[in-house]
Amino acid sequence: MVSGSATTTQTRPVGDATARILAAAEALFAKHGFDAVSMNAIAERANVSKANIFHHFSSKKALYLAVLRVACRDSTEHLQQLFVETGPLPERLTNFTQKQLASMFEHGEVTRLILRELLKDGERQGRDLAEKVFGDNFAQLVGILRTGQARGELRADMDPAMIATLLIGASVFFFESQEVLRHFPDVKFAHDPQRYSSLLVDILLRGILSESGVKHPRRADKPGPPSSAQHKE
Amino acid sequence: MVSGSATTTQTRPVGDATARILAAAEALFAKHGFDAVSMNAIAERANVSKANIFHHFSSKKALYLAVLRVACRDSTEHLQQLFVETGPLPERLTNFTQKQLASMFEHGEVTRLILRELLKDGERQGRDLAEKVFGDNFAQLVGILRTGQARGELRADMDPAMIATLLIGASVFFFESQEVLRHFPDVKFAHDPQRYSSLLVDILLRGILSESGVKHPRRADKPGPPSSAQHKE
DNA sequence: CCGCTGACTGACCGGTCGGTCAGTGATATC
DNA sequence: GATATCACTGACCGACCGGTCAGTCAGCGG
Repeated sequence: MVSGSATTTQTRPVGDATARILAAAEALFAKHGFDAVSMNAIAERANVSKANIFHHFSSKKALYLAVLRVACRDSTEHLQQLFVETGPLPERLTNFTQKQLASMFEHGEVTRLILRELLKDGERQGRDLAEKVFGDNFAQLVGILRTGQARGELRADMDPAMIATLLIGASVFFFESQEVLRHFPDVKFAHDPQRYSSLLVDILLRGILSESGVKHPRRADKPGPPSSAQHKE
Repeated sequence: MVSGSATTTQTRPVGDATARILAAAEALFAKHGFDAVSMNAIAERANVSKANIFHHFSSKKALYLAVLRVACRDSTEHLQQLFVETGPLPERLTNFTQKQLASMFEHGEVTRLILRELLKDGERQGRDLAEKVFGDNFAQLVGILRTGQARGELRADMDPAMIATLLIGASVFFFESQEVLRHFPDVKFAHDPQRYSSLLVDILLRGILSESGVKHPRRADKPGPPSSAQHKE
């Protein structure tokens, strides 16, 4: 009936409904949360009958977990693309932060979905999924920082996990409080994630760079985009 | 907190029910979110009839807003206590961060309630309440940092709003991801907010302290508790 | 004593929830 | 053609939702 448009399906439009259900559920769950979304709403948005959802998913919670699983897989894939870079460590960190922020905003629904899981208290099932997402790129980021330490680019007396937490945490906080920051008169970077990540990395670098590795004895007086933090082109 | 005992009430335990309803609603809303909490559950926990709740509050949403209002007022009061300090700026920042973290964990339910509002997309009513809470101590923190800049303690080419965002954001992120961080093998500060804030401020200080104000040309090689970040005494 | 007020309750309302089920039509296998 | 399997649906279920309502009860001014 609807959709069923050419593209791939040559023999059967099967499985298509499942994808539509997942997409609809993802959007609604991300926007309103688990309890505020009814199966009727999902069915309507996916253009299937409510019963059909139960044909593909055993329960509402099962559907939610499936959505979460897909979201986490996608998110992990997106995040793993942030690490392909090589080069000097400051540039890599700037690049990572900018890409991470961009990825979070680009897939805002998924991000919101996962962040929502963090706020839950009891529930085990969703949290360890989110945990895996964070853990993967957290460990990878820590590895990069450790390498930087081993190569003498970063202070040896510094906890890489702390820097990683700060980098990821700053990005996460910016994502979830951007709308609020936008209304603070003092904040001039609320509408500009690129600028935010530049400022962030610049602050961190001046702190985490070892004295021998410091390449910025003096810079411009403006807090504008640092020389090492500008976009590649 | 129940307050129904002695103190003021001499003739009647009236008004007590309203407080019990608010307390029950706050706990349940904070733990499970708006939609997952039924009026029956609140009534049961508050030891009143469900109809009685509607006698005091016109609707479920009105009750939620009342809870949020109280939570924001309390939270603002708590946060304003973080700024009574004087003394050298590094110490003040360390103190602020530690107290902020302690306050967030001490009033975890309220914190969770407010953070949940940040995740909402459309809804205007709750967000500006949360905005006010953040805005108040954000502006105050920016003021402190500006003072530090004026006195030459901090770099002049640095955005105070950025540092404030980083300080608050790092605390918020630690609060909401503590349970997750706890499972990361690289993280050794997950169970120790004090240590976290020490590490945080130490990193920020080495970055945001102006060269003239730098009092730490060399320190211990261990990442242990930094001298400038230990408890005031 | 009365009448009034306000906190409070049990029973109940229409509606929606998550979930079930018998059945339909298309497809593939024999 | 008979059969089995499949995705899929409309009608339906009991439970529970937010919210209402008539009415009870204690306190209080007269």
